Amino acid sequence: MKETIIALLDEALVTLKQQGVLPADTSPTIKVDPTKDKAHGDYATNLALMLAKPAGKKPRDLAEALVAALPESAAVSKTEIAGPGFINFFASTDAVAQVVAQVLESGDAYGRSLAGQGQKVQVEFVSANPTGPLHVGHGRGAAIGDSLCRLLEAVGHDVTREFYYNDAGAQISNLALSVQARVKGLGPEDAGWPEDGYRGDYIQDVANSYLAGETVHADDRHVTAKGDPEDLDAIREFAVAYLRREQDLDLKAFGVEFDVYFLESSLYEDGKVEATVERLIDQGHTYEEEGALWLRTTDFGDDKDRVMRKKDGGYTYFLPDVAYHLDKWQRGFARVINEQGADHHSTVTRVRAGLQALDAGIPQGWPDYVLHQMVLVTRSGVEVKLSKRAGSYVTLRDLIDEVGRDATRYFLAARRADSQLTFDIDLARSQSNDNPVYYVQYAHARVCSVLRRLEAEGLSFDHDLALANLASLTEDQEKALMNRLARYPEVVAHAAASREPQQVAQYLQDLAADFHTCYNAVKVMVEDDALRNARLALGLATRQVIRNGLDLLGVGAPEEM
RNA sequence: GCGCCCAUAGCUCAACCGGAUAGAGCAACGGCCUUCUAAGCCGUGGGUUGCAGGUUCGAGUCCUGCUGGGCGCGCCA
Repeated sequence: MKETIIALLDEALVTLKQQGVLPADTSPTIKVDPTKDKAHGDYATNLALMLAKPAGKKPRDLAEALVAALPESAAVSKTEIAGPGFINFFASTDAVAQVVAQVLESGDAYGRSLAGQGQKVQVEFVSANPTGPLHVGHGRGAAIGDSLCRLLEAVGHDVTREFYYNDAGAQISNLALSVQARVKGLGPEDAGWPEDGYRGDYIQDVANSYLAGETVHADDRHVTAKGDPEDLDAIREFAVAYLRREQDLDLKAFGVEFDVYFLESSLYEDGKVEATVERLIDQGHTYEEEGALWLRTTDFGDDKDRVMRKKDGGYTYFLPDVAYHLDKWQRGFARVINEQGADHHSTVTRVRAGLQALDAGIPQGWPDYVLHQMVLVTRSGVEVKLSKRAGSYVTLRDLIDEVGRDATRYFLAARRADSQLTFDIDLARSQSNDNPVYYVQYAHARVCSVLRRLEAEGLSFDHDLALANLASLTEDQEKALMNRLARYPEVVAHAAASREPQQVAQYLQDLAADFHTCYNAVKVMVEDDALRNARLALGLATRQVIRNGLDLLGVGAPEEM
């Protein structure tokens, strides 16, 4: 419909140019938007306002000229000029209703496109270190990151989901020491407990499992415990595998799976860290000072230079980060999106600067970042403090168990990434209508319920009869619902382009509202076969779009509540 | 002090490359179940879009400066 109007306006422009009303060199991007107020028709364009200045005419006069030049079309029943010079289009009932046929024909594919042309995109997200269970912040990253991947796939990209973690640094040593202390029967209050050791109960679980000689399988590794309290290397290896398995299980329960697990240690093993250092030195952007090797990142927009190699000879995390991203580039990802917590935003400039210093042909501003702000968790109105090192924090698993997977994913993905999020456990737990995910799911379940009713009455949906009678969907509420359905592909495209899965959630709430309104106003199970089937078709189309949209969020579409 | 992000109804949040009278949900108030699931619908009240300027036909949206909040500013990750 929208495309039809744009095409009509395009023809009108050509005509006006031929008539000399418009300069021949004007080629504006024609913007047609759905209206907010149905008194303004179904679609509106601000074209006359945009062109008023170059044409040297009053907007309303130009609008009249444009309308006069519009070709006839069966899709448009009426046009109006309104306000300062908007042109409003009233779609014909037939044209609006065609979306129902389109949705039913496309099914799961409705809203999807091939616009991405199979371009490879890598999305790195979660990337938690294996030092403990995933917390709510990781959950937000998982929900946003995975939805983003689903969106990118929906618009035709070849997406790789990647999880990067440090399996060898100081934090991991601390983990190993903590587990070893538990293995030896020590607690955080005892003398000999490692300084800054991980105090959480899960450390005891790891220790017990280690002592029992258990075998753990994570997606990317497979380790049997030695059970020897003195073998720190064995403890470390086991603890990492144990916690990776834990995280994998949490993510699986959350509906998130990765294609690639990338180990920081592999960068060292493969000589990629060393090669990166050498390359940076060769490019002349480094210097030594106070026994450390620095990279002059200030040449590339950073506010201070960064240490790459410490005076003790070890590398800072910065260097493997650069080596890792060089590796991504070399793997052929012209587009990479890193989803991470905003508390790490300082790495953005730094990593990009490091990549520029390599002079490897990597574009400035590569890779992209989506940063999510902190998640505050409250229980009984009191903030639950997130502290990984202290070991007391709300885990993702807690939320999935208490709140349910669907509501948790919806809550965490339904808000803009760059606004802070308060996750009220009590509110999210309550199975009340406070929870928007139920509102959307209920709309889906209601359609299913009508179908059950249909069957109970010994009737069935007649597809051909329905499509032949779509023109009988003339109620205002039906028209509003159909207009909403028609917008879905655009919503998907826009959400993917702006990397904001939250737009899909917003759309679904609007769609569900339109449906509920329609449901209350218009009875589906009427005597008239033609009308009943047409309305059933509208319900089925709505159900399809809700299902498609929820799938982009990784949320299920139940058939009954 | 410097950098990044945010500020919209009492609360939680929307607002599609700047568009018409800023929208939903919750909370408040009033209606709607002998009729497809009332986890729903309809209606009422509720706003100087933090403040002050600027850009233009038009600003919640863009620019500048403030105020308030979050995060970051390690030879930690």
